[in-house]
Amino acid sequence: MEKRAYKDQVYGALADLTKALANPRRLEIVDLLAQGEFAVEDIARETGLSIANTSQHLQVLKGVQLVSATRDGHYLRYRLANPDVYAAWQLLRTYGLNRQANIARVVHDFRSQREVLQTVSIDELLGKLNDEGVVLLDVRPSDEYGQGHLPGAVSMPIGELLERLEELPRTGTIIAYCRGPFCVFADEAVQLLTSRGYPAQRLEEGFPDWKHRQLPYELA
Amino acid sequence: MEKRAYKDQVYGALADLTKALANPRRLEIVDLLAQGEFAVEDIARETGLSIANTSQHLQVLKGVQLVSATRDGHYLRYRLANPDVYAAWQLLRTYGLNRQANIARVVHDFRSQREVLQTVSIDELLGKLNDEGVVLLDVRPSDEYGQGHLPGAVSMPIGELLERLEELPRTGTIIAYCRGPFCVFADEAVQLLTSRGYPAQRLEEGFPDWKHRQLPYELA
DNA sequence: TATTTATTCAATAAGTTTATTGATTAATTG
DNA sequence: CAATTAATCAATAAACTTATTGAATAAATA
Repeated sequence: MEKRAYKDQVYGALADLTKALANPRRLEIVDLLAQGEFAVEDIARETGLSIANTSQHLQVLKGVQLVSATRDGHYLRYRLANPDVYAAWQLLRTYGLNRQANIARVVHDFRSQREVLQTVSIDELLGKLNDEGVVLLDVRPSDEYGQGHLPGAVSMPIGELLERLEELPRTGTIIAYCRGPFCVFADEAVQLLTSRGYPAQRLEEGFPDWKHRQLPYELA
Repeated sequence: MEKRAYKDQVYGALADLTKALANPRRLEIVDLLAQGEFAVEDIARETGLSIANTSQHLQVLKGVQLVSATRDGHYLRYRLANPDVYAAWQLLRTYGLNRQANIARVVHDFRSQREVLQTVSIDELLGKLNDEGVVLLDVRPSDEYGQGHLPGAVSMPIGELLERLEELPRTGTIIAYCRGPFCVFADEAVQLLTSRGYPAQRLEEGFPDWKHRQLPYELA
């Protein structure tokens, strides 16, 4: 093979792979699939896309083997094809937050508006886990909690939080977490909790970051 | 800001960043800029693009701050904006080689055709560096050698190799390296050397990978 | 200050990507 | 085996991306 044809093939194939990720909806799908397995209609509901459009995006991701699917009754359950896909998304996300001022600002403004002023990183959390009165609150939908959650975390999906407030201690610190830095459930939880006088903070990262660091986690 | 508008902004900005990389020519440019600084016309020559087209691609990369430029006389010298850009390219490249069978096959076939049957990784090279008779041969253009090279490496740009053969020892092993796994200079060097009876192998990775691992390197 | 030179800009046509719509498929389950 | 259901396909229009061309710009040197 000629030198030029060779380079065209290699860089072309890598560009095809990159193109599969180079779309806001598909990045959102990858970020969602980091939580576990989802059927097409679940992904459509979570992202606000139509079923057909969701399917189309999933075909693109499947075409370069970034996701895979297996049938489960009437449903096709999609998932990330391997842990490196998550590592790539995490690198992209971190690069954006650290190096692109506009992204960091959008996130900061959104949280300020909800009076989410402080966040806790996984590193900081590890130092606090054995402290008295630290409560871990998982505010994701309950099936995502079922597919893996932080050790000892209480499941309280954001929609149930208001009516279940009395289950939470009035002293100590509540640390709410959800899917990742761009997930808003934890921000909403912190806003609700602090406005009622519960001391609360959000975890900067999400459950997939905990899992990816090989920290122990609980199932079901 | 509304939840949906927020997600559109965040994932949109990250998709814009990814889109800047999602093109074969721009990936090739990033791979080249990993060697050091280049003027627009150098990049155009190396990639075979027109000057205007090269400039256009560089504007796209500059627009998301993946590259930066400074003036030097009549020339504008472009470079990668920061080491994380190289880390991202390296991750993409490694993912492609490890997970996309088609990419690995194209590289393998190209090398087989040139009878480049064995390669040495940086890890393997580190164990051999103190052995008798190991010669490191840098077959990149001499200005790239000048911008950084492996300790003790001899500079012999691929075009000069044939006429300078007698400078090389007939015994021991010659390890040729260049820009990275997709750079063909080292493959061509190994083909030429082995066909003349010099025992030669190529380094799988390139100089930027050595540098990125914080291993010591020489300048000028 | 005029000339040279490297780079960018602007306009364009061809090709690609996207969301939408409605029809179709494939598999499960009653 | 018929009905149901989840997911995909196919066609389309609108919006983007790309390489090409030739003109314009901005900075450096004579």
